[in-house]
Amino acid sequence: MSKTFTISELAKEFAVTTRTIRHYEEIGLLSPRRSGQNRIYSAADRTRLKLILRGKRLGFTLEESRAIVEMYDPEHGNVEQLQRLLDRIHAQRAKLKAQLDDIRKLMRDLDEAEQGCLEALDKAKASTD
Amino acid sequence: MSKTFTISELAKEFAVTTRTIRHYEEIGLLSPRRSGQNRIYSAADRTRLKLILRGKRLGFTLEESRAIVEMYDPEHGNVEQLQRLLDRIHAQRAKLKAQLDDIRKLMRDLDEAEQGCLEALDKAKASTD
DNA sequence: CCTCTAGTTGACGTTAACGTAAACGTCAGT
DNA sequence: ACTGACGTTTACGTTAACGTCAACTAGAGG
Repeated sequence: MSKTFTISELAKEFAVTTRTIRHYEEIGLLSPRRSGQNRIYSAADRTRLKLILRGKRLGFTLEESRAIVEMYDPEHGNVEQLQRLLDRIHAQRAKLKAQLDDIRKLMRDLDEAEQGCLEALDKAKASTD
Repeated sequence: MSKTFTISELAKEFAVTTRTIRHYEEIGLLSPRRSGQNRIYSAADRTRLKLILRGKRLGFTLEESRAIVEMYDPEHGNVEQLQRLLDRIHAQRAKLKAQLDDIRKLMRDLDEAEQGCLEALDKAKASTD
């Protein structure tokens, strides 16, 4: 029997509200087992939550995150399903590559902005000498 | 006199609706000049729009994107403003680094998922031989 | 003159992703 | 027995980012 978590433990660990976690359950992104009324989260549940939140940080909608977490426990049934899964993986990778590109550009822009900023600061200081 | 654009030209180029572009104007992210009633977008306006949309692809809210476009034409006034701008640049860079990390992890996860997927496909095909 | 084809300004509608409040159960500690 | 701390469900509220009309204008072409 591996470790389990309460809702507030997970909420605290990932810095979200319990409402958020329940919301993910409402839309079927999580389905923890119960102990009476109370929710009990397994390590797998915790991982799913972590994946969802990582998706959020990357700007994914919850539906996009759903597609991603489903890649982890695929219904590895028939060949066609597997093929579609592969397609989604490739599409996802392409999207990430585009995102990497955007980040690199933005990084360069930030470098330039910082340069201009530092120069302006230099001049400002020089004028007060 | 450099090149200018109509709203539908920009909409087409960036694959957004004209409504979207007008919305950005409503909240003060763009302020094209007018020719009578009609909006005329300069190259600078076009760049701002491009930055906003890049921000969107990275999951930024429009307010976060506003902060970014403002880094391009800073009110390079006093030293304190410049200092705060530098801080924002650093904060932004940190956020991007975290995002890079998330992307790398997700990339690795995709690799694994693809592996498992390919293996499952192999087995499926072997059983039909 | 008539009709397209952009363009314009309101203004209300919609969706996602929760926030927030009410009203209640349960169990440990004093 | 009472008080917190934590949990629950139900349900309405909110915000961002547009979508979607409707009603209008202005210029170009036949």
